[in-house]
Amino acid sequence: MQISDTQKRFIRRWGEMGTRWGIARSTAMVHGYLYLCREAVNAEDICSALELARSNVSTSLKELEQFRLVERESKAGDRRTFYVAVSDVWEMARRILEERRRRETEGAVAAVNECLLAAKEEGDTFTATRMEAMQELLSTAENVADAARRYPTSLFRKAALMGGKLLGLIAKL
Amino acid sequence: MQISDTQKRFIRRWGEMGTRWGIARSTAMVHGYLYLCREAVNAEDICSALELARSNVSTSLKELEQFRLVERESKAGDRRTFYVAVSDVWEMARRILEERRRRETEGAVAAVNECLLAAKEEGDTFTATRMEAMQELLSTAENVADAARRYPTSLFRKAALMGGKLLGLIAKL
DNA sequence: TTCATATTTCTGAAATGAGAGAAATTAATA
DNA sequence: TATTAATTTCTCTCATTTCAGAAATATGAA
Repeated sequence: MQISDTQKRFIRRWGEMGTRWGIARSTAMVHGYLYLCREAVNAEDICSALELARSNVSTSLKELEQFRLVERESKAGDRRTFYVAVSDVWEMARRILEERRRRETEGAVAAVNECLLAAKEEGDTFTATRMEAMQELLSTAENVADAARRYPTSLFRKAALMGGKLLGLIAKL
Repeated sequence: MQISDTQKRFIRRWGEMGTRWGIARSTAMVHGYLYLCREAVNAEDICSALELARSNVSTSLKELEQFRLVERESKAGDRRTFYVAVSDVWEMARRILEERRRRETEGAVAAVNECLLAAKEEGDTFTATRMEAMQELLSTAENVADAARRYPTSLFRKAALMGGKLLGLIAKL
């Protein structure tokens, strides 16, 4: 797909943002491009539109699939793979947050627990207490994420748009 | 302050986690150390405990102050600065999320808006619609963050511990 | 103001990460 | 099965980031 200068600018901005989110610039750019495409496109198309190496695009697509931000599609009589981005921004945000949470807390509870047990063993109550608090935080984060996975995206949109009002409600519970 | 092997292990783990959160390992380690300290400690103390260069500790403390995770303290008859970490883990999480959100969406709304206006100008409706959705998402994120800043930490702990139940409640609204 | 000490900024080296191109692998068609 | 196109993995280079040590700056006491 041909892209206009405006689209190019958007994609570049999106790429910059990605780097701040711990996503490689080219990966975010590939995502930005797919987000602006009307229909599924193939890898070669992405390469020429963004002037990136084919290998780089391949790696980026794999990464985006891990985030579940793009899906593969196949066309009859064409052996190439086509890709589309999740077009609903709320679903997009949700999946990004979910994958980031996973990457960022992966194994953390276990690691802290290991230290916590050692601290208790040694009778170091102060350290144990601090570690316990940290563990409670981490495991709660995991629980919230687990629970969130069971609800539809529309709920997040609703919750986010309520914004502050929601917190006001909780305060009254 | 002298630290035990268990504390060392915890600090190292915490440092590793930091890198996944986009925080330099030594910065996260300094924070981990302060979190385990009973009282305020000075920079030199941090250096010897963690075997880091003085300059590195200085930079790390500055970074942690930006996150509002550590506070300065001064002791009578001592010209050195002493540092303490926020000890409440919920307040800690809150401040980390707030600063990350700030860094990660800083200027994003404006950047997308700029592209959006151009797309409208060019009469590219499809692109404009997609950009508009993206902008709605980003500005909602900012609004939620703004609203969150006005509520006490205890509320977040409450909300997080309610976890899934809370989402169930929203579904019924 | 001068001296001593605490702290920050600058600079360069080492480690890490991103991305291009080549090589290898996979898959479809004849 | 052989051939060719599509995709992925490997490797090397270049850019970025982290961090130590040096130099500069700031701060408090005499």
